[in-house]
Amino acid sequence: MSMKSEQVANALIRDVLGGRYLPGERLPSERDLVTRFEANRGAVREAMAKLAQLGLVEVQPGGARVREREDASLDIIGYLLTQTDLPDPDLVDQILMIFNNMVSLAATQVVKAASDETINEIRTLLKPLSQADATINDANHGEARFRLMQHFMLASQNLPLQLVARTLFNQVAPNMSAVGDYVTPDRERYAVYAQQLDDALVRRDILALRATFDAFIELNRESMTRAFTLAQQAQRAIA
Amino acid sequence: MSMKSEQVANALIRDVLGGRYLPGERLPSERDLVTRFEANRGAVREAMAKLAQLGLVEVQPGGARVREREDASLDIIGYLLTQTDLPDPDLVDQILMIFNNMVSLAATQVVKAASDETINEIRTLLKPLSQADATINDANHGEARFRLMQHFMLASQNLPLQLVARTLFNQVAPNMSAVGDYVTPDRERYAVYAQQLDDALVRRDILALRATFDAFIELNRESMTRAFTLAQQAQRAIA
DNA sequence: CTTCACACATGGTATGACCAATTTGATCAG
DNA sequence: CTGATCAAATTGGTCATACCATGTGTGAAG
Repeated sequence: MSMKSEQVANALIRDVLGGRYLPGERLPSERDLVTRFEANRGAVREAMAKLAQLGLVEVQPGGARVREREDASLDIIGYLLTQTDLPDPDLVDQILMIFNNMVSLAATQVVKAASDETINEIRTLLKPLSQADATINDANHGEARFRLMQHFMLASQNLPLQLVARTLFNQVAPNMSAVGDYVTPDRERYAVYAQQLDDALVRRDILALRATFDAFIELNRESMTRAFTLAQQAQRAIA
Repeated sequence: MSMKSEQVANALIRDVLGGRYLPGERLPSERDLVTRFEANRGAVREAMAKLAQLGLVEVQPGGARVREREDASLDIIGYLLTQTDLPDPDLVDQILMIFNNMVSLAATQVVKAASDETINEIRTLLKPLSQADATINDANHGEARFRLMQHFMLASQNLPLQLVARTLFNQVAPNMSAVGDYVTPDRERYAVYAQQLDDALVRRDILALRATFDAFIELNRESMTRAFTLAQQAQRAIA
């Protein structure tokens, strides 16, 4: 059971994102929304405040207006993903591309500035990924990749980078449960890249590092594309 | 004159970010804050809602607790920059690094997918930057660079990318007025890179594009470092 | 010292009212 | 008929008060 203001906010966000109220248009008055949602005005106001902070509406004495999509905050992505049964594959692809790029950027900074000790910590995390044989199951493989990325982010000592990555992750993660089950990592290719990555770390070779990450990113995209196809098939099987 | 809830929110954000209330600690009750800020509880509640959405506090029946800095939303960056008289140069550097990387990523996607027409539009925007002579003043040069980046972002057709970049920009831009005046672009080097960029666009050469952008980024960083030094000197001259 | 129940504090919600700014629409001058 | 003008209605911003459900902390009982 969530708060009333949350329910109102989510409903309004869904309306705005769904095009029920178009940019430039005026939203119903707070008093009208009170009757529509059977809530008190305080709750409605808190909901409107949330929409305002998401950059979806601009609220002034006289009325609230819907703003352009481009003015919105990054936090609307999570809501965009929940608009449909299954998240939009293209949108997920775009988000993951940015996310992976953030990790790559973090890794670059790590290679540039981190201590040998930090490098060695990361190499330790890299070890379980360098083995092509299925000594660990898919879930553990995913977890190992996650820990690796997380360590890069932390070691980068770059707060904005961490915030961007974490925000993106938090937007996507809760909405990927229907797809995540179908992700099957290609261990052999991951192992190859893991070894390349390890080599790049040892030599502190930025170009090699980025090239490896580019390959990593492409591999992740392929995995995700496969998973989406399977998830969509499963979805259709139900219907 | 801003809203009361905004004033309260800003004061509380400053307190939390300033360490007056540490992570894990409990905030004063809403009723206590009412007396402290001489505001209504509704206003205080809206302020608390803002802090909650910024990820700074977690508010539950029983009390509100300060969360870890890592759990915060990307939107706190703007507040971090206003904590001191002059924005933290390292923080600005980190943000700009991400921002420039976003533009680079957008450009990569443009080269991969955009139509010849779009490419030509961008080349048009690039022209004024390829001339080393001072046919345009510093302000116009900056504006031309801005339009160029913006066009890359739009042409990328990547909403998350646009949102991240825009969010970062909106956080930094309002806080850079004290520094921006001291930015003096190195036209000659910009002209060289602009020509390289044009060449990469024509040939749709991703590697060359990224290499050029890396050089661009480095040049921007140098400009910003110079500007910060000058701004700090000016600051000291006043004091 | 631990456990548990109870009083208290806190956040969530509700109602009603007033003010200032904006919007709206009728009115009036051209 | 068009436009400017001005007053009334609407709307968001704020305030005061009250009640409820839940979490907290304290003190009593074991």
